[in-house]
Amino acid sequence: MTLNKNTFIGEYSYTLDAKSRINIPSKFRNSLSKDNKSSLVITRGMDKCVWVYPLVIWKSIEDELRKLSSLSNINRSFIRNTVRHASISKLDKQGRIALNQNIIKFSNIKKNALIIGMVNKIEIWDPSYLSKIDNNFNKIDSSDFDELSDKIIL
Amino acid sequence: MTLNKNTFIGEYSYTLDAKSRINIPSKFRNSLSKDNKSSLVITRGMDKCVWVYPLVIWKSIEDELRKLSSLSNINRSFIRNTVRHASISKLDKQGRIALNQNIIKFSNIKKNALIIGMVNKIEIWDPSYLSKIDNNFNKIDSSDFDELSDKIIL
DNA sequence: ATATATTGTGGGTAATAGTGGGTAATTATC
DNA sequence: GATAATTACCCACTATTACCCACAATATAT
Repeated sequence: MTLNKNTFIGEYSYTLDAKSRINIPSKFRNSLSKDNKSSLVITRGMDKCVWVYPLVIWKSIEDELRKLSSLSNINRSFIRNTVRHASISKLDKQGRIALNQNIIKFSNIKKNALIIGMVNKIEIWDPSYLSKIDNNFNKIDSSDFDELSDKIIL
Repeated sequence: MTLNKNTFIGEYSYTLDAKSRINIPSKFRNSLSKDNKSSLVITRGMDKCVWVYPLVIWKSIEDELRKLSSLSNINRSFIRNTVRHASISKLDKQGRIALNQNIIKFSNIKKNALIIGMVNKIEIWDPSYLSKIDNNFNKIDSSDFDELSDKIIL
């Protein structure tokens, strides 16, 4: 049995080079299905981090958006805010992607970066910022998790 | 799977030159299918911005409009307002389109402009005006968005 | 243990992209 | 029909990106 395709778990530490390139862990690269054409979609996360989707996953999001009529005010705003920070990026021969200045500024990533598998997507974090978030996480009352535990069996 | 043609995502910052020309991002140009003959249709957006369609997409919109009966008052004014400000523009050798004075005045674009991919069309904004809109957007009760995000899993 | 392949990082060079401007062709105005 | 204004079509320069190649460190195989 092999792992599901386009599935990412684990945490890796990499560096952003002078050309704003960052390596994608080889385990993640090997997980990408062929129909992604070794392309990823980079966008802003809900948190102050970068979200990276396999192309095929992103395309299913795109197809949903395509169904929304632009006559509706809310639809327009939703589409705009969902896709405006997204961009398709091809992995180079060494398996890296380039981050643009906008997303670097947004996520506050400097030299070091933490890449985290989030099952169906990948997150890239500034390590020091993430540890701050982690502290808050520990303060959350665990009752919030009880609700989730009904849905997910660990 | 190949990349979807005539699909636009991402945000780009460009300048309107002295001849009212503006560059179309190369990623958008590469996405245009050949049957567009490198022509775009420029028209007024529902918001105070410019909408740009690939020619073939615009034609399918025309076909939809054709189906609307002119017996209805609302249909007539809808058709009129959709079509009256539209014009076809060919990309020049450098990949730019020229905006006419009417649409520039309408969208209030001066020197700088923000080009945003909206999946099936392109928007061009005055940056300062868009950020005003963004602020209002953040004030909107997010319940409308929650409904949408239930349907679309990001 | 040694050889071989893979992985992460750095950097050089050619190609492309974005911007500005000149001149000819076309259209509009008088 | 002559002139002015606008548009279309080139060419040029600079910054950015894409595409290579190199190499050290790690992992895998013999």
